[in-house]
Amino acid sequence: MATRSEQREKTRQSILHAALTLSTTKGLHALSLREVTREAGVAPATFYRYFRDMDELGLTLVDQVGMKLRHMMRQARSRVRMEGSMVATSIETFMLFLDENPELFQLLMGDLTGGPKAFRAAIFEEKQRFVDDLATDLTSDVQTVALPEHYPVIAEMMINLVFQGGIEALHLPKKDKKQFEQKLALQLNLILAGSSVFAGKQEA
Amino acid sequence: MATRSEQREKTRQSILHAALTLSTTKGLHALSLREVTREAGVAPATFYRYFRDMDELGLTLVDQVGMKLRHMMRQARSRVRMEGSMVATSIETFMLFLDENPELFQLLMGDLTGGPKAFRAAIFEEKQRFVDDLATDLTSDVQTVALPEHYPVIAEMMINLVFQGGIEALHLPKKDKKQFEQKLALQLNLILAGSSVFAGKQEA
DNA sequence: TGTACATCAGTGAACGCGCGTTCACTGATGTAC
DNA sequence: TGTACATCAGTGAACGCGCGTTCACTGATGTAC
Repeated sequence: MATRSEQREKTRQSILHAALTLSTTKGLHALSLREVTREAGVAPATFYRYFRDMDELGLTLVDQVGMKLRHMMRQARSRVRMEGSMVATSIETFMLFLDENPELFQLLMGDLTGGPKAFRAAIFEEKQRFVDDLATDLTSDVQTVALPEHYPVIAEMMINLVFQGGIEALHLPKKDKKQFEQKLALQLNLILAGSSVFAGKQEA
Repeated sequence: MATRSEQREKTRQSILHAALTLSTTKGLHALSLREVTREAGVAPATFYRYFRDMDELGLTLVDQVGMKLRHMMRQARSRVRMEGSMVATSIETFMLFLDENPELFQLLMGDLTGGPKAFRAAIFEEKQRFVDDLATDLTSDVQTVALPEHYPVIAEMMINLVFQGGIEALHLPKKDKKQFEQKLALQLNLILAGSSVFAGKQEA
């Protein structure tokens, strides 16, 4: 039995999990080392067996969360090829993720605008990966019509609007969520309509 | 001479100014009371002659900054009626403000996603005022064509994209700003094109 | 104008607190023979 | 399998530090007569 390394991994996860839980209410950058270890049920000194400092913990979490969310979105979009429109399916998936993992999304976005520089940069990169993924998918989507050089811009708009909207949706009562979803869908469809105009489908 | 009240106001302003300066690098929520009073050149205890706590200071600043930025944007848009397009003029004004008062914008946005609840709510309201202003202006703009019920949505999209973009632009080298400005203009024009499609100008 | 008193902006010292970090340690797990 | 030793995850105590907040105070400004 690899009991030693199993235990080690278990402790590491309990620290990460504690930080994730606490970050929901206070934001990643506002957590103290002692707070996290207290929640994790280990001594403060134990922290240093796993991370250099709180920044390293934070960046690890941002990485983890970004990967998980991107994985979900990719799966959702590959389903699109069989089912409905990309906009509807993507939004549906995103809202599902938001419902099930509010703390993950909050963590990802919490320090985007106000956190320490290192966090901001890491989160920005994470966001950029979403943009790149979406741009690729839009390019190969037969329903989407746009000038080739517009795809990255359209993808960026969509991600910005969905993420920004997501933060607001987090604090929304459940009954308003459907309405929010519709607004978001309208926003994305406005963009798609605009892009097709520029592509010359609608005019000149 | 109202020397006493003059001095009082001067001290109050020096505290506000110190907080504004420091918030640029660390974010409003990360400032300590002692840090601010140190920068302002007064004793920590003096702080309590002017504000109940740091939250009150923060909300005061958010208010001040929001008013100033909105004032600028309103003036700029009233100029539109004589000159060029709303998109071009608004973006120009916004970028000018960003260049001249980066710390004001940073303060406004810094706690939008990750700050304490009270800050987030205040900043969100501030943002909503921009959206309302813009929706009104768009409605009366002859160049803008959209379904009546779409104006608020369009305005919200634009503000979200411009603000989100603004944060990224803050950390951009000067040479990339022009390119960023063009991207932003394209984004807003895509939205306007899309809205006119929905209004039935281009199709149906 | 001059004097006696009231106001109040600003202070310095003190408090208890939670913080990040260090260090020598303990004792269970793993390894060599 | 049994024994002697090595490894190392986790700890408890201690440190110095900056923090928010309080309080009785000082002394300049303002007011009444």
